[in-house]
Amino acid sequence: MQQPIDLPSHSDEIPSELGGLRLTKQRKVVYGVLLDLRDHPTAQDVFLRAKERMPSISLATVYNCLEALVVHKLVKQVNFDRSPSRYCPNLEEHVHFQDEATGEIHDVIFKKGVKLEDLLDLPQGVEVRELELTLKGLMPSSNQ
Amino acid sequence: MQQPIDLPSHSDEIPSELGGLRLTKQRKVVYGVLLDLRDHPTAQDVFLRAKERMPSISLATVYNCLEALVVHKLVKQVNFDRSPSRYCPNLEEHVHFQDEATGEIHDVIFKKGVKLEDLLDLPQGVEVRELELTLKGLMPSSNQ
DNA sequence: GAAGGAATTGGAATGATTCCAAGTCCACTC
DNA sequence: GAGTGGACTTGGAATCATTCCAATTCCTTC
Repeated sequence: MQQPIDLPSHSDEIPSELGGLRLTKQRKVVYGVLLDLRDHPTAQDVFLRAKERMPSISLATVYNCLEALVVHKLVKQVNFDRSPSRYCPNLEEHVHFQDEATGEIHDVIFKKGVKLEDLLDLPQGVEVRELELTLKGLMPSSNQ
Repeated sequence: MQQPIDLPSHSDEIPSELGGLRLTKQRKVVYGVLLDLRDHPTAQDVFLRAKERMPSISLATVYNCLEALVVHKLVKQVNFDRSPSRYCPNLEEHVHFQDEATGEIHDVIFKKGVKLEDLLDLPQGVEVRELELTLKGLMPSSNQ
């Protein structure tokens, strides 16, 4: 759960522009929601939390903001099967593990020095641009 | 693109039961469609191809059959982001690479001896039950 | 402070998938 | 070989996350 270097850890500190993205009031609220509680919320979850901070915000805007944040690489969109997308402000390279007992999603990082592409039998010259790895299973505490 | 051991390579050879799943006419058709052209079709694609073999088959049945095949582990459901699910009869452990130039999906296997869980910094005692890894990028031929 | 472009908004539309209730098929028994 | 029960199939309706749209509203700049 490390925060990305050079990014604010709390919404109070969000500047007015970031990564080339103009941070409007709504985008700040949405980004702040994601930073403040990093539990991989759905757009619907984000919408409800954002409304507490800005009651006038609309669901369409939340979708728009999330997309803008994803496009500008401030937030990762996380998909498990075809369930509603979840959003994650952790910018470190990581993958996601869902505890089947609780539904909670946890960030998991690669062991030091591991490069996934070394492990796969990819055709010569393939250029990997994106990678999404999701795991499901049981956490120790729920595994009894 | 290896075929799973002990499974038929062509729909002509599909038995009347497999892995505990009763293979009805419709399920045979659907499974045959997947075996005969392994291009990771969507449910819609499967439906169109199945109709050529059995014009009376319905889309609902195709969904039902695909689900039965997935539950009985004869077929893998493959998800890229939130686009329509695709279906793959390759039962070997493998992951999926989508060529961004053509949209085609290719099966990719791990290098010999690699166990993904060795590479991840998972909390002690976690039991991984499912793993989905998808890649996007460019194939050599389209990478110029 | 006026103009222009971007962002926001509510509501309608989309589209993959699921649900449902009715009909059909099939395996098994007598 | 007909009867029965349960599983399977079917068409159509429903669901629901997401996208689209057209009309404001908001900023930024001149």
